[in-house]
Parts: sequence; C-alpha cells; structure tokens
Amino acid sequence: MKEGPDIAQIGALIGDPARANMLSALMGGRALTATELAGAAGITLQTASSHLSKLEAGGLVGQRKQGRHRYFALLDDEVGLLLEGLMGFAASRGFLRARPGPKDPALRKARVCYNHLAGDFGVRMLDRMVADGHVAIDGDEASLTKSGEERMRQLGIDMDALHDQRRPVCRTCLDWSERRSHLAGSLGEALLSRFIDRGWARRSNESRAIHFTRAGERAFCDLFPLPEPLPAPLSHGE
Amino acid sequence: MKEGPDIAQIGALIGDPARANMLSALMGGRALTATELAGAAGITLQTASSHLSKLEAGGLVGQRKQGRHRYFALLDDEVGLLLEGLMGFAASRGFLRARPGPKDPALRKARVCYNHLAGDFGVRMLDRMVADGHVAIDGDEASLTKSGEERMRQLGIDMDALHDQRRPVCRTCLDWSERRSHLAGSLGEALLSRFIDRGWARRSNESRAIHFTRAGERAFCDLFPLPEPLPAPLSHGE
DNA sequence: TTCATACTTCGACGATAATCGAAGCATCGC
DNA sequence: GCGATGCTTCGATTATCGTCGAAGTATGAA
Repeated sequence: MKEGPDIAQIGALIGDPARANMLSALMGGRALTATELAGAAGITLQTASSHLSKLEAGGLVGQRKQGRHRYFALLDDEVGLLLEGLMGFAASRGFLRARPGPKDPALRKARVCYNHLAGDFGVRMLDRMVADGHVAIDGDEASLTKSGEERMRQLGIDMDALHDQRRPVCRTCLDWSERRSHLAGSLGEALLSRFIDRGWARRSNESRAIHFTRAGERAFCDLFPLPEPLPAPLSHGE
Repeated sequence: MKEGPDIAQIGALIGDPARANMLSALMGGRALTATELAGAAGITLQTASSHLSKLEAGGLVGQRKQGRHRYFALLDDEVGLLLEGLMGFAASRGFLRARPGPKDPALRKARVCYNHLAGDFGVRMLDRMVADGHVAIDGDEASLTKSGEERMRQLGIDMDALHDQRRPVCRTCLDWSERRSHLAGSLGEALLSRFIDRGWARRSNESRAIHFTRAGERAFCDLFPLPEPLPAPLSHGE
C-alpha cells in the first residue's frame, strides 16, 4: 500500500450527502446546534448526532457546549479553505443542485462563503476594486495596491491588523453562483464584518444569505458601483 | 434541499480507497494505463475500469487512447490543485497511511507533487530561495523578488513564458512528508522540468519518486545549499 | 490468421454504513 | 421536583456500492 495522506478518509467524510449539507450550512460562518444541522440536512437528530461525531473525529468540525446546546462550527480556517475549493471545483464540473422551483435569489445576491461576502454583491465588490485599481489581479492572484490600501483605511479597515495575520490579505475565491471570483482573504472577511457592524447588512437566521437593508444596499452600491451601466436596474432584485 | 455545489459527489468520488489510490498515483504527473492504475490501487483491472469510468464522468480524469493502451491522467490543473489541498489537509488532520516497514525514503527525499518537486528536496529548494531573498513569503503567499527573477533567468528559466500564464508564478504547497511548504506554481513546475532536462534527475517508473543522479544531486545541493549546516550529512540518505 | 494483451461490460455477491425508533442522560424553566 | 427540550447511544434494517469471475471487443505482434 502507498505511503502518503489518506485523502479517501476526507473524501468519504464529505461524500455523504447529509454530512455535506451540514458542512455547507456551516459555511455560513455561524455555529449551529445539532438540531439546526439536522434540520439543514433533512435527517433526524440522532442521525445528525452520529454524523457530527464523525466530522468531529475527522477534524472538520468542533463543538462548544452551552448548557444543553451543542454548537458546532467548522474547526478552523483550513476546513473553510478546503470546502471553498471543493465548492468551486464541484461547480466547475457541473455538480450543482438546483432547487425545484425558482432559484434562490437571496443566496445568489449576497451570502456568506465561510467568512467573506459571496454572490452577486461579492463579485461586484471585487470587480469594482479591480476597476478602481485598488486590487490587482494576476491570473488567480489578487493583491492590494497602494491606493487600495489607502482606500481601505478610509473605510475604517484596520490594515495593520490584517497585515499581521498569517493568511493573505486578498485572495480570490471562485463564486459558484456567479462563476467568477469574489474577494476572500483577511480583507474579504474584514469588509463583510464592516458592513454588518455598520448595520448595512445582517446575517439571515435560516441560511447563509446576507440581507442588506435598503439604506445599506444603497451605501454598498454607492461604494461599489457597477463598472458598467446595465439596462436592468440591480435594485430590482428583491 | 439546498441550492449550491454538490460537494458530496466530489467527496464520494475521492472517498473510495481504490479511487483515491489511483488519483494519488496520477499526482505523479504522468499518464498511466488502466492496468498500471489497477496495480497501483491493488484491484483487478475490471474494477479499475469501472472506477476510472466514474472518475472520468466526474471530470477528475481524462483519457487518451494509444492503440490498445488507455492512458489516464488528471483532467486539468484544477484537479491537481484540489488534490494537493486535500493531501495537505488530510496530513494536517493526521490521516496518514504508514507503510508497514520502513518509511519510503525515496518519496520523502524527492517526489512529484502533480507537476512540481516535493519532499525534502522540494522544501529545501524553497527554503534556500527564501533565505537568499529570491522568494518572499508573506503568510501563505509566496512571490518572486526582483533578484529571484534575475536568478531564475540565469538558471535558464523562461520567465516571460511563466508570466504569460494565468496561474501564479510562485505558490506554496504544503508538503505532507515535511509538514512545511515546497514551491508550486508555474515556477515550481519549470524548475522540476529543468532538473530533468539537465539530466540531474529522472522520474521513477514505479512511483512518484524523483531520482537524482549523483552529479545531479551535487549540482542541486550546490544550487540550493542548506540554510544551516547540519551535523548529519544530507547525502547520507541513499 | 492466430494468439496475446489491454480493456470494457455484465451480473451476482456480500460488506458497509446511513437511517431511525427506542431508550437514556443532561440541562433548562416553571 | 417535574415536564420539556437538546442531545447521545444502542440495535436492527436495508439500500448501496465495490468487487471479481466470466465473457466480449479492440489492438498489436508474430
């Protein structure tokens, strides 16, 4: 037998639909209870408990007990990165699950991808930053420019703190609904936090969707106007 | 049910040990026949055929027919990237398969990780380049410096061609045997090719190992000396 | 043309793992 | 203390899927 990492174990953990659903739910970035995860996966609580135990043993999730509640979350950034990659890959191969009925516009418009903004708004934000010369894209690589650094500081982003972190400030993450990149990395996370702290947007309680307030959406669109005027108004999307 | 990428399908494809073994074998960067892959996975040819059909349908491998031989390879760079990430992740979670008996020194010393040099030599190379100021590491990000650019050109690397490519010139890839990064990206690939073209090293026919000739090893070690003198001579390792 | 080799397809078998009802334990609120 | 709620554990069931022997097709070499 071959020496090396046992990718089959990781694959098998993710390869069960119920477990995949739970991991996807946790990509919303919030800790969820076992009951909530069972609901997200459409299975009973006892089955969810069994699955979560496996995910925990495999180092994909961790739990925190609060009284009778068990809050599960992705164990660390590495898991988030791995799942991001898997999502982008699955989408690139055409493995997409379509909900019967109309597509979920809320998820497509704005949602959390582990810790940063994804969806139409996420892609729009990166596109704007690139068009303004704040972010430079070289192939799959993204880097913040000097002017971008300045701009982010104006927006109240603590750039010193971001530079102190081990991970990249800017990273591209393939958006499964838009099929283009949105901004990940420490800056991506900081920006989403900023929008939420400012009250522009809030997290949905039921899904990974990010709901912008009317004022917040206006502010966001002012900050990141579309690179080109489109005949269809963006705000038409409820 | 949730809308979004179906990561369970990808997970399940990789989650079977036989399929995982074949994918790992293909990380050696060479196209292999169905018979070779069956041998690598320790299964019969008919089982391998069935598995390869699934991997192909899933967009992970592609095949090229040459007479009666079917050569299978990873479908594209995206697959390589995904598997690299999975390998690093599996190793980080402790999912390692140990061969009964002594560890495989050849794989640990130098092997192919999809298209670039990995193992002790791979890590050593990156460390040297960092110590010489040719590659700058910022968290997980790697970039070639001006002096590094110059140095690579001196080594005969066509840097213009590398810059024309879509992917990063330098990328870190977590080495599962050394638990540190080796150099991936277009430069990582170009360097491995260079060593092989110069006759310093050759690919093993049986595994992902890279065998350096005596002269090639000397040249490699001259080019990338250890950052610090160690009491144990590196060349002691057969 | 014949034989050997590489590979695909079919179908039966059996091992595995997800599933859930039932039961039990821990915590919370009245 | 009691009932409700959140969660874990146990055990039986069953669907799924990997496996391989057998048979067939395609290619190469003598």
